[in-house]
Amino acid sequence: MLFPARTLAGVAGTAGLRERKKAATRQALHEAAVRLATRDGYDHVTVEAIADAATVSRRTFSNYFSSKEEAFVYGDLERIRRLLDLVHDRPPREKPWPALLRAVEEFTAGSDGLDPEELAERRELRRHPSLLPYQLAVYAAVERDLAAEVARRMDGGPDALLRSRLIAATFLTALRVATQQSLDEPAEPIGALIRRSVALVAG
Amino acid sequence: MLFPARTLAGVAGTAGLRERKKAATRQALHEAAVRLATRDGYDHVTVEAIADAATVSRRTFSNYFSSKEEAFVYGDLERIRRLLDLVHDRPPREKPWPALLRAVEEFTAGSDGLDPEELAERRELRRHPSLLPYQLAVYAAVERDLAAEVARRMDGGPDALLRSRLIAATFLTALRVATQQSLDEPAEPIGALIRRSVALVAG
DNA sequence: CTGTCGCTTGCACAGTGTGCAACATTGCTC
DNA sequence: GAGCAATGTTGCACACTGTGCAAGCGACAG
Repeated sequence: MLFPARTLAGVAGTAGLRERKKAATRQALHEAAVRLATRDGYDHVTVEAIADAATVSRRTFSNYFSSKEEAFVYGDLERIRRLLDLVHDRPPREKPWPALLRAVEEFTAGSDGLDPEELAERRELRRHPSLLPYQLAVYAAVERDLAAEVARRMDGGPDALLRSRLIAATFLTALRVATQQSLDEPAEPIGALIRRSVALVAG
Repeated sequence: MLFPARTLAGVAGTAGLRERKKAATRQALHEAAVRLATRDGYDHVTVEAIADAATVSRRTFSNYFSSKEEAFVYGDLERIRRLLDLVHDRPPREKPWPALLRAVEEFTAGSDGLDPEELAERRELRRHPSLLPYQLAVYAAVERDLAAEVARRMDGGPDALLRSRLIAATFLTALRVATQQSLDEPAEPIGALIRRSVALVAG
């Protein structure tokens, strides 16, 4: 599996020392990867170096991520999952687009002034073409879950399945385009850009 | 570059023996890859085997595709590029969505009854998660070009850049979702599904 | 304390992608 | 056509990746 579904244990805040330790290691590996990339340049980072920086063996790295690229985009995956949680927490009878719009507002509310340092890092990484496919895979990984959530908020009707998938996919596409756009125009704060982008595609 | 822009020479039907030979080799490699995958299973296909089947060295394979995965999805890339050509050939003053809808109609008109054999092949390949990121990259590869085409058909206005990108991305997303959907419900002809899907997102 | 379970590690191995230099082919000029 | 420059192909070497396997180690329940 490219991006395994998050386990129940992972969802709960506290969930046994074992699970928390694994989460910490995963996070450490991800951060080490990003750190090394900003220091030495993405192309020069090897799995061995990442594992070393996280004081773990090369073999263990592979137990956590099935490829180097996955380790890099893990942060994005977590971000999107947080957004998904927000959608999930909207009132259950709220219609799809309102729920999505509100969730995005909540999501972007706090993080409007993101750490400029972290932003620079992400910018640097997104430039690298070999990472692009995996960036996209992150969105795809949550698309089915989001579609299910959307379907739950729809009144059946014809093409319900297709429509729910389209809404989910379109929404995520708006997020992605806004994020990419913010690379070209660093002037506008990314939160506003995302809200505007999603509003434009909301049916 | 992940998917290099098609050269001018590649566009023209005839363009020197050199270019045509290269195109033939690329196509041969792609077809060999797919053929071997359907015969031996995707996981058991090695670059060496593909190169052999196309009577070319392993090194030469790498001159044409920067990874094994790219060779597999090359067919999809070509398909989408054909669709892009159709969009490009629409009357220049036609608005974005009408142009896209018409292009899709032309595109799906002929191929409604696709080769069932080829369909089975593609189905098999799409199942493989390690290929998913590269399937997505194919769409991303043409997204910027399509956005430019869309922008050309828009009357400026505020957010013109963002809106053109969103239209292009949304359109391609509709294509992708329809294609994926057709894997789960092989009953409906894929052409109709695509037309319906695009119609649903057309603004 | 002890056995069990799950995680980590090292090792070996097949594959991959790439720089490089030698070699072959193409297509242009005369 | 002959000669030539550009372009394409190949083999080789090399560093890196991902994975199966078996041994080791620590956490934790009984």
